[in-house]
Amino acid sequence: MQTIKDVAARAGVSDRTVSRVVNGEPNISKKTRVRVEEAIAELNYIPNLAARMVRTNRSGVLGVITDVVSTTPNSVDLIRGIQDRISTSGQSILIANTSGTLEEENKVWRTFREHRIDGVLYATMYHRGIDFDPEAHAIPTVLVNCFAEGRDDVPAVLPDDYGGEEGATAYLIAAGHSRIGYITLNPAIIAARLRRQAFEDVMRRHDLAVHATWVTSGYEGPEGGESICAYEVVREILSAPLGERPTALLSGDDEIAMQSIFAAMSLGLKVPDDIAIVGFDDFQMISTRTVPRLTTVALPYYEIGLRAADKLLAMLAGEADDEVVERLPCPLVRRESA
Amino acid sequence: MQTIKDVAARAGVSDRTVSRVVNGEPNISKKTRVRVEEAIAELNYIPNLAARMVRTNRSGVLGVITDVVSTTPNSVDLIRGIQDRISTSGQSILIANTSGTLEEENKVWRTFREHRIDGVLYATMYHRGIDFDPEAHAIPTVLVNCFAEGRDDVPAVLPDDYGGEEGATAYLIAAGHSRIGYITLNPAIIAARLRRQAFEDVMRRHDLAVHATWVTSGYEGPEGGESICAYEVVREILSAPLGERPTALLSGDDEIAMQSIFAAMSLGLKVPDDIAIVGFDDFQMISTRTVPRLTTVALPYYEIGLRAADKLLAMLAGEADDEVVERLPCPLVRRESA
DNA sequence: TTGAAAGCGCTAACAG
DNA sequence: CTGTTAGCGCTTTCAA
Repeated sequence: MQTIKDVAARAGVSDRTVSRVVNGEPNISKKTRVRVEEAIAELNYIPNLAARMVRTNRSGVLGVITDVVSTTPNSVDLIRGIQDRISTSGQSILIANTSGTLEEENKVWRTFREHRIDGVLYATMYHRGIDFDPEAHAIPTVLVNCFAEGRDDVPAVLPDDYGGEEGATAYLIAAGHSRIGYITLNPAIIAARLRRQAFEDVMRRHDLAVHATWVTSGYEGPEGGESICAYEVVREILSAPLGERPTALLSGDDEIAMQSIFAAMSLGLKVPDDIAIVGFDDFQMISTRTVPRLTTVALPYYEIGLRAADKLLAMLAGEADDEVVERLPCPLVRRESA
Repeated sequence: MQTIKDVAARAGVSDRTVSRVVNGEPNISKKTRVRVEEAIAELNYIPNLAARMVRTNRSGVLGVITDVVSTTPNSVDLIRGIQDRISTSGQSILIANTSGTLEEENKVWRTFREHRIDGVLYATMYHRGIDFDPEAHAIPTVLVNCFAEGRDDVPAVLPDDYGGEEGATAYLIAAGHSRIGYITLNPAIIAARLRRQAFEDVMRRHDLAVHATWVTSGYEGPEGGESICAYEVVREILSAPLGERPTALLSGDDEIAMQSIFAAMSLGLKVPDDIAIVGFDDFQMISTRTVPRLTTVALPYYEIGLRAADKLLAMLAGEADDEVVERLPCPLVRRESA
């Protein structure tokens, strides 16, 4: 592999001059610059970042920590958003996965420090609170899709689950529905509580009754080990005669919405005519594949990734950010199920 | 940040001795080792990998190149498999995404060379052939989920789509089905051709007729921009009276299988009693959420990632691998739809 | 505008 | 078993 000295020799200048050209420093005569650039091209010289870093003590690498990536497919959009922003800034990203265990996570932080990572994006694969102490790691960090429990001084970018469900509920009401049910996620999940709360608040604001029997969980079992039961639950609700069942159902996620369609069909009910169904998440593999396709609230993962990377870059540049914790809107995507 | 010299001073030894301890080299007296380890702990010393690398000329970092990650959710398992193997080997991984454009890809290779990456895992998000010349980059590379078109000397790890569909077809036949239809993926996709070919070969081997009208594409439009039409297509096929329609349907993927269930239900047909349905991919977000759940062929993404990382590690260690191109089995996952 | 000398933190090579 | 010397490829510092 060619070094800066090889280039210097070839161009007939000192290595310091080559360094200047490579780093785009000013005060180089055009003639010299061109000669050096030619030499670089001829030798196919590629700078050794590690050597540079030993001197500058900045790595130009950002770290991304993820927990159990595998469970939610759209988490990939988070990464993509991060990558798209980082790569245009000329940095690279080192990705590490903790599998959710503390031991793994500590190993990851250590690796990051060994690499003298400039900053960290800590992403969880579903919206949740974490136990996080920024002092413990001494690396600028932005939380992505999660927040530091019990403190509001840790930068974070989150989806606005509450606002998303507000919009969905208002949409159904505007469409003339007043008898609306809600199939929740596992209530242990924070998104479940936010979404459900938004539904109830909007209903109340419109003086609409929330029927206790129409609000129930679509999952059973403990957090992490839950199994879906939306199909059975929805069949139960929809088995009531016309005047005694809801005309619309909000779902904690798209999977519940999908099972709701199955349940409705199994009872001979038409979606959306007999029962309107709204999902949440907009996992397109589901939402665009059901028949009818899902009207659902989109989780803006890509934008969250972008914004989080922006925030980290701003921190590293020493720019103060006005909002420490940002919530990004979850827009309603209208399709045919409601 | 503390350096090796700080530790040496603290422990009252030379920096070289500290280096020996840090790297676990032999020939150190227990007493010295303990003293150094104490100093390391007290100073919270973390080795500077970049400095080490300048000396050793090995980065300990592997690069992962992905194309359009976002489209298939299970691609994440690929990454997870890679990570799980790499991290236990003490290396780190640098991930870069090309967004599918050649320009981006060239930038990525350059970044990798700047980092003096030891080896590369080149992963595509669906099984396909790529134009790849290993000489062009001069970094040991293993292809993941793809293969170098027109050459068999480039290491690669792939799913055995053909074998998977053979298994699924044989399973249906063993269950007593003889009238089997097949809804294909976009035929431009290599997996589509392999899977369909396996189906036809097994049928022929069993002297079973393949009805032309029962074999059709579940997607329309060009590769990359296709839209699903499985619902309509399957309704058409299943509209025929009992004796003139298939009793089982193989699907190019789980999304087609899901739409097939919707189609069957819409005609008042029961799955699997009236029509058995088999998917492909085992995207669990779909396959475990439909009612009934999908019997489907699993794409072993996690194992592919693991194996590919193994292969790369072996290459870097100078061990020859017997098989250059490996195909991993796609097992049938039995659930309730067939 | 350019170059020489020094040194970043670490390890290779060798000596003791 | 341990230390010394040199040097990896680059940038900083300072002088020309």
